Amino acid sequence: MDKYDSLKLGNQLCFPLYAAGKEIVKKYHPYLAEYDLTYTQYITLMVLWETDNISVKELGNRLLLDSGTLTPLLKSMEKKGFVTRKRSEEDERVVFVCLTDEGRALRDRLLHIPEQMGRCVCLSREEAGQLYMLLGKLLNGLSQDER
Amino acid sequence: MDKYDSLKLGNQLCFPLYAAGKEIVKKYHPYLAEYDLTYTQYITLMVLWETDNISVKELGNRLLLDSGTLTPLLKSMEKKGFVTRKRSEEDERVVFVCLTDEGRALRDRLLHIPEQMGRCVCLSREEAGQLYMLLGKLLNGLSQDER
DNA sequence: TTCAATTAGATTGTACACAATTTAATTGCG
DNA sequence: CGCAATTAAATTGTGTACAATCTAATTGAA
Repeated sequence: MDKYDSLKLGNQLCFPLYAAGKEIVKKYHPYLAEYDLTYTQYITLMVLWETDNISVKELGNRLLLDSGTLTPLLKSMEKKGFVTRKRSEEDERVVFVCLTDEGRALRDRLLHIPEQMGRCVCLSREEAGQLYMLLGKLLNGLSQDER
Repeated sequence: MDKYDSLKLGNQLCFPLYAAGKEIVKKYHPYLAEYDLTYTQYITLMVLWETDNISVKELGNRLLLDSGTLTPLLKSMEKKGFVTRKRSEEDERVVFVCLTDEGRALRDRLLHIPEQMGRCVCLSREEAGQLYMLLGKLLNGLSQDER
């Protein structure tokens, strides 16, 4: 027990969070690369499958990403033919994102991925639930005191 | 309950992991920027404070980062005067990283950061412990079937 | 011993991720 | 109304992050 204990990597909660986030996203790579998708593009599709014709702003709220990340991401997905982008007519500041038929069709083709990823996660159902709950609580707390 | 439930963002364990990792690292930014440090540089210092004169390889093992990330990172930290890099004489393939006096001195100057970050995490001590344990288990499992 | 295989770092190319700034459109207060 | 403040995207610049490849050094089996 010394005065520097708080600066030891092994005593940080942040490091395993950072590392686990990175490592699990990495696990998706081989599965998603087959479909010319990245993880960020994959979760973008998830939002669109549930809510098509969504603004970039709202997409950013759901994914916790800003326009600096989303603008080039969406342009790349547009080039691949998965989405279209169209400026709103009521409010010219807003850009709506829509799925193409090909983007919609991916939903069926990617259905096997959650199952395959689930096998990489060596946690019981209860542990996974616990983890999910704690992460939600943490995320909620982090955004509470947003400046 | 429909066939696409497994592809809903809200049913993913990975998304909150990815998001929480990102968001908590973001919280460090204002504290670390004062010292011209990034989060990755900060955790690199943590390893060096505990184990000075370490190879790039071993540093990568501890931080779960590869040479593609570490090489430019260490060069930048060298330019700022926090570390030095020296090729091993016994094995010319290996590069050792050492703290400079300035890098060592940062340990005292950054001692307030873990405490300030702790206040951003709205979890009880038990919950934080639970989370830490579950993340460790998850990370351990992810690296089990490394190919 | 010798050379094929392995290893450690470095390099290249791609893709985020975000802070900070910019631009253009809209809103709302006086 | 008129214009300052706000808002949504886009842009710019910096810093990871990693797959894939490359280079040079070392190792180990025939």
